[in-house]
Amino acid sequence: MSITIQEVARRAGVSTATVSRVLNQSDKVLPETRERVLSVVNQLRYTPNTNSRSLRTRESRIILVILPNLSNPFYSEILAGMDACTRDSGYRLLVTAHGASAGRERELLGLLHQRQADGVVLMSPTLPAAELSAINAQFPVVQCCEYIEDIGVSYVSVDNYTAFYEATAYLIRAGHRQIAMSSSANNYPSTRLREQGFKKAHADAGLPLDPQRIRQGSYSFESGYENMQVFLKHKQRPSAVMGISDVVAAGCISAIMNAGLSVPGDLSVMGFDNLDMAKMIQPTLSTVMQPRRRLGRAAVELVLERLQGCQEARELLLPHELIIRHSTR
Amino acid sequence: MSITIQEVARRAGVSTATVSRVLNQSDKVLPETRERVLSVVNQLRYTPNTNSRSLRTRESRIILVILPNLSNPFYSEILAGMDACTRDSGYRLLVTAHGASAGRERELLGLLHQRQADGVVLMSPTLPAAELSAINAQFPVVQCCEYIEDIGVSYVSVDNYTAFYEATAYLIRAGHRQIAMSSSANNYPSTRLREQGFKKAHADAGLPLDPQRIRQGSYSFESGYENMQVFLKHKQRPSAVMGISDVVAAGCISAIMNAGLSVPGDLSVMGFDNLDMAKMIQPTLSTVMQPRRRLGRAAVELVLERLQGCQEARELLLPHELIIRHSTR
DNA sequence: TGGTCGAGTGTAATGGTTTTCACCTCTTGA
DNA sequence: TCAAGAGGTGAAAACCATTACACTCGACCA
Repeated sequence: MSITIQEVARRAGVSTATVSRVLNQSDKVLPETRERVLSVVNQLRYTPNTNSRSLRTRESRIILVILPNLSNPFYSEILAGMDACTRDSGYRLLVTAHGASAGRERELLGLLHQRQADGVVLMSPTLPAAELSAINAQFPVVQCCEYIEDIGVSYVSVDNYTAFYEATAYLIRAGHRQIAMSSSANNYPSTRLREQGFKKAHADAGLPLDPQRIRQGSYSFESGYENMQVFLKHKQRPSAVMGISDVVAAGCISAIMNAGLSVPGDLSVMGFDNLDMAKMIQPTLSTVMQPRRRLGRAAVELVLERLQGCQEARELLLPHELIIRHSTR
Repeated sequence: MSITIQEVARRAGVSTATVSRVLNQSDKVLPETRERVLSVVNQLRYTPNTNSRSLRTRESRIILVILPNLSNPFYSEILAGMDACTRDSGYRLLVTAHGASAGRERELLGLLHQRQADGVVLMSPTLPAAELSAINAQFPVVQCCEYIEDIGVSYVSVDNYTAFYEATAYLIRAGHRQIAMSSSANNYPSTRLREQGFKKAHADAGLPLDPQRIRQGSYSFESGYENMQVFLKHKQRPSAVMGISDVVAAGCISAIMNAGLSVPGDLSVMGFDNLDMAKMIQPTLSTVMQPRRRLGRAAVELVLERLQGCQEARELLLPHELIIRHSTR
C-alpha cells in the first residue's frame, strides 16, 4: 500500500540501513549515495512511518498540552503560540482538557509512559507537587501561566505580583483612594500573588485597605457582576475596581452601568489579560497585557529544550504591560 | 523499561496471543484464563504500546482537527465539544491551524496517509472540492461550520441562510426599513448564504435594498468598525445593522458610539454566533446562537461513525436560535 | 471405534523503522 | 610489506503488538 523504506532501498540499490542514515542525517554516507537515495525519496514521496519509527526510538514527537478547559478564550491565543512554535519542529500538539479532575489529569499523563507523548505542558496543574516533580524526573514537564514554585519543575508565566502591583499603583497615582478587587476563591498561585500585589501597592502608598474591599468569587463574568453589586452597596463606594481578569472586569462594568452609573465617570475599572474582548467593549478596557502567544511559544520551547537534553529547570517570567484605555481615569 | 505484553503473558502463564485476545475482547477465551490475565494486567498496570499496535493494525485512534487559526475564540467552544465527545471513545484530538494555506493543509492531511490520524475534521477547507472528495474516498472527512456542498463529503453546520433570514426579518418586523450588513469578502459558503438570507428577507418584505447597504470586509472588529463608519456617512443613515459575526457587530457598536450615537437608541445592532462576549458588552448584543459545542460534538461523532464502518455522507444542520438582548429594538 | 468438529490456546509471521555489529576496501605509517 | 585504522555499507536484531494458522483435546456422531 504505502511506500516503505524497503522499497526506497531497493530502488536506490542500497540497504535500508543506508536509507535510514540518509534520512536521519546522522552517520557518514557517501555524497553520491546520499544523492541517489534522496532522489528516490523525492520521486516516491516517501515519508517514514511514524509508528514504526516511534516504536523503535521510543519517542513520539508529540507534545501533550493539558488545560483545565478548552472553552476559555484565554487559552486560545496561548495555543496559537504553541502551535506556531511547534510548526517546524517536527513535533505536534495533543491538546486535551482535564476539567479540573486530578484523576483525568493523571490518566492523561499516562500518555507519557505509553510513549504517546514526549513531554507535556500543564496549564494549571491539579496534581500534588510531589507527583508533578516525580513525573518531571522522567519526562519534560513545563508549567504555563499557573505553576507551583520551587519543585524543580520549569514554568513560564508573568510576574503576577508585580503586574497587579503596578496596575493598582497606577490607580492610586491617578488619585483613587478606595479601590476594590474582584478576585477568585481558587487556590491558584496567580490569584494569591495578584492579591498580594494589590495589598502591597496599598501598603506602599500608605493607604488603609478594608478587607471587605477584596471579594472572592470565580473567573466568570457573573462573579464580577455580583461582586460589583456588593461593592456598590458599601457605605463608602469605591472609586475604582480591579478585576482579576478581563472577563471579571467586564462583569463589573455591566453591574456599574446597570446601576445607572458610568465608567469611568463614576468608577474606574481595570482588567487583567488583555483579551481581544478588552478593546471591543465600551468603554474600552484598561488592563494588563499578558503576552499570551509568547507564553505558549516559550512553554513549548522549554519542552523542546529539555527534549534536546538540557536538564535544568527554567523559571521564566515574561514581561507584562499596563495598557490604559478608556475604562480608567 | 516499560511493561510489555510478553511480561504479562509470562506472569499469567499464557501466550501473548491470549493476552491480546483478552485485551481486545474479541475471541473466545476461557473465563478463568481471562480472569488470570486481567488480574496480572491490573497488577502490573499494563497498557499496550500504542505504536506497535498502530503499526500492526494501521490505525492510530487519533482524529485530526484542522482549523484556520487557533486564536479565534469562535473555535474554542467547538473544540471543547469535540474534546468532550472524544473523551471516552479511546480517540484523541490532534489540533492544528493551517493559517489559510492550502499547502499547509495538504501537508497536514498527509498525516492520514502516514496513519498518524484515522480521520479529520476540517473547520474551513481551503482545498479544492476535487481534492477533498478524493481524500474522503479513503478516509473519514467531516466538514464543520464551513463546508462545500454536494461533493459527497459529510458536514455539520447551521442553516446560515435561514438564520440570517430570520434575524433580518426580525429587524424588519421591528419596524426597521434601512438595514445595513457588515459582511466579509471571503468566499466562504456561509458568507454567501448569510448575504442571501439578508437579501431574501428584504425581498419577501417588499423592501428595496440598496447594494451599498452590504459592505464586505473581514471577520474582524476593525472591519465592523470601518464599515460602520461608512454606513454612518450615507445620506440615508440605516436604522439597524447586522454584523456577520459578533466581533464585527461589536466593531459596529464601537463606531456608532464613537460617533456620538447610541445603541439601540439611534441604531440597532445584531450579531451572529453568540460568543460569550455577546453578553459582556454594553449594550448586550442581540445575536444568533450557533450551538458550537454541539457542532463540535456532532463533527467528531460523524468521524467516529464512519470509522465504525458507516459509509454514507451525512449533512447535518443543527438548530440555531435568535437571541434578543439589548442592542436591538 | 474412528472420524469430525469446535473450543481454547500457542507458534510464529508480520508491520516499518532504527541501530548494532560485522564486513570490506583504502589509506597511512612503520 | 604488513598492521592498524577509518570510512562506507549491509545483515540482522530489536522495538511490541496483532493475527493467521496450526495444534490439542474432549465431545459427539455414525
